[in-house]
Amino acid sequence: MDVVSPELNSLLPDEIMDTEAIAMEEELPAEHLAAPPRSEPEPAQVPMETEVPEIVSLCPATTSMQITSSDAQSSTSSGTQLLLAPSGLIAGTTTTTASAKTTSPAVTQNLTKISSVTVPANHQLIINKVAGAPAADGKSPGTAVLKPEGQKLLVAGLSKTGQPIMLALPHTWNKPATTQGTGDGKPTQIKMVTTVGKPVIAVSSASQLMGTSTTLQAQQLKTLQLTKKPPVSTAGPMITKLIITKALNNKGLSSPASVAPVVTGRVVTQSTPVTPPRTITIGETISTVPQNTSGNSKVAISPLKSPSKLTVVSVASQSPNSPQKSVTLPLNVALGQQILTVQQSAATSPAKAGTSQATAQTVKPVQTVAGVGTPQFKTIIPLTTPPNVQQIQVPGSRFHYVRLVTATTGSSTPQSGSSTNTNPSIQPAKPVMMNAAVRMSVPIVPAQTVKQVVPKPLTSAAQVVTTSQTPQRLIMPATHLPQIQPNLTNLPPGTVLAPAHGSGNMGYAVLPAPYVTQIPQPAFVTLTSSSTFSTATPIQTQARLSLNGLSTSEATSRPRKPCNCTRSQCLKLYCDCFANGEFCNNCNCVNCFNNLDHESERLKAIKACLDRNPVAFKPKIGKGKEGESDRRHSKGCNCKKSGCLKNYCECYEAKIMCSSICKCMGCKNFEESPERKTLMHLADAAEVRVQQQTAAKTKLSSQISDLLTRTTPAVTSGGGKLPYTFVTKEVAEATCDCLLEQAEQAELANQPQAVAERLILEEFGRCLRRIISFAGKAKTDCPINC
DNA sequence: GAGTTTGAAACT
DNA sequence: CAGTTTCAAACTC
Repeated sequence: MDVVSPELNSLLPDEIMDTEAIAMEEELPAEHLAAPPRSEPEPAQVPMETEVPEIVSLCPATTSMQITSSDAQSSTSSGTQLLLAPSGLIAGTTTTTASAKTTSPAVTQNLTKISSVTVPANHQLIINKVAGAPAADGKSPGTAVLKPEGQKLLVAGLSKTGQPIMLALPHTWNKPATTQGTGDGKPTQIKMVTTVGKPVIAVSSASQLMGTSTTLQAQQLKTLQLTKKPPVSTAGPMITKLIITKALNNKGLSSPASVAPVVTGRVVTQSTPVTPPRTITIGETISTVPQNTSGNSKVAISPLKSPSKLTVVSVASQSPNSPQKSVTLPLNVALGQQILTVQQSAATSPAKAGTSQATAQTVKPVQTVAGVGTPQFKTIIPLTTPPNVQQIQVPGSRFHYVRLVTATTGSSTPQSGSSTNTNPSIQPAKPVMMNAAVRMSVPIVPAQTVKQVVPKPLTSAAQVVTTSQTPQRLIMPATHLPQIQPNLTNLPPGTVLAPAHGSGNMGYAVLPAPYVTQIPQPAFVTLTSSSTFSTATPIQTQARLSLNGLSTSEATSRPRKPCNCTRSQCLKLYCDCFANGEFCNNCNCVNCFNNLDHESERLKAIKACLDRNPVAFKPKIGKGKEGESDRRHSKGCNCKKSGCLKNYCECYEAKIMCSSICKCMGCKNFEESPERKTLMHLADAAEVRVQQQTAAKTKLSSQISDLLTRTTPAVTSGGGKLPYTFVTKEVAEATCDCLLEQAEQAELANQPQAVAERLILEEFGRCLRRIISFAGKAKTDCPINC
């Protein structure tokens, strides 16, 4: 495993580098440094295809944030998984960072917990760190529930060059991960794997890690497979930022005021995949951000391969008397949605509330600003009032789900004590039936949209973050989710489980992320929190995710074709909108039920589809077997008459070859097929023609315009010029380009010479007309001069 | 734009 | 699982 070089270490801020993790790691016994006896042994050499991310020591808390490399075999979908520290790690932590540099195991529990990791656009990795260190003896309420080992924090991502990065807690690296309450020995993991253009972030909820009742608890997050591994050697300049934001902590807070809300670290560039835990991933280009806080965690950051930005903020500090110790919201970014991880800090006592409040004052609101060319950003908002969000980790699925559950006890939610709401407009969180009151939404901002997050201080009041545009993700109220829960593993991409609106009781809505993103409301985040979030550094996140091999930016920029459904109510897979997990919008459908107004029907339809086909909403085009094409139809086509050379064929439509799994007849969609080659050639030629023609016309127009500009004095002085005076050398050349292009087109089309000549003459005529038109326009537009 | 063709989805 | 029907997109005229 590669160890970060001294020079790289020197580049890192002390707050980052001087982390307990480092100290722990350095002082770990030799056996710790040795290859850990893990259930998933890390290969010494990581094949290119495996894309095993390098591991970076992040935080050697006794809660055992452990980094594990992604299992290449298990990776089936490209994307980014973000493994975040379980809330349990966060629970009981305080804002104090004084625990840094402790080396004893007991002290390791004082390590600052990283509540969230953000990998925004420009390859920023932002990590919200849970502030505070629990009691060294580990008996603090928050930490008591956690076993020293068994929890892993894995943050893996691919740099722009595809280099993976991971954040790990090395001292537990060797320890078999065990989750408290589960006892199954399965390591609780939080993984973030950034794939080429398909980042997916999964956050395992604290409750899950803590061994809550959910069946999905202790499920190990699956590593996502990367579709492609970009050549490392071609790594281009990249800016990666590591921002560590300290989360609020209401427990054991010794000096909350001293804690700076945001810790910025530097990014190190990783050069090689690494398996050992102590490896630090280093980014190609290092960018530093002002650092306010001393961090206890050492974080190695690797830029995403694509300029994607993912911001994930999760912090959970929950009251010990709360059934759910911590909550982390896994958010799906599969379709370019922004990811929002809600951080909870439970203030269960007035003193704690005061602590949270004090911390909130120190924390700057997070303001997200997307500049030009920044496709997307993510907003991270820590919550103070725990909405009891549970992550639902779906094995084998690259989509992750969030379940919001009703607060079980009102004792843990008396936020009123800490509700020093400075903003009257913000409604205090309702402790009772809070889930109905607590709304969380993840704003998803499309590219080129500038978003701003209202930097209102978050106390216990709901925080609303407004962005200018959709897409956005909202956690919607719903009803009757439980009936769908058995199929959670196959929910449509980005499905979000949300409390039912108007129900008062907890219900769930299954909202595919695309649906959510289409909600035509101003993107906002409504969160209850006793803390503000840092805006010290603008968080720009770009989730350039891919769908079926297409980047999110492509998918989002390209307008979806409106459906024309008439009978299916857009609740069958016949409907592309529905099949793609989107609401119908500007469609031509009749009697459409694929909207929020027919939520129950839609939920039933989703369930029905999943019953019929558990993978109904999964992309059909995925990565093939080893050695096969990167993209292949997962099911294969069944064409009979089209020869698989028409868009009827799903393979052809996806611009992929038919494979052995296809059941087509008379298939001509294979590599050597002359028909296919002909079609491809024609298509390419047509595309080139269009481009050339457009370029030629643009050039002609530009030159004519330029000529007009330059000849205006002459026109003025001459009292007007005839059109031929505009035929300068430049115009003539541009005209010739047009004529040559026309000739090439005729030749490509195998047109007879006579036809070709005619086409050329016609083009010439058009050119002349344009010249004349410009000339006349020049006269009319310049009456004074002319 | 209307009608036809096509193949996936849905149904039996 | 196979055959049939339904459906909406793709295609043709």
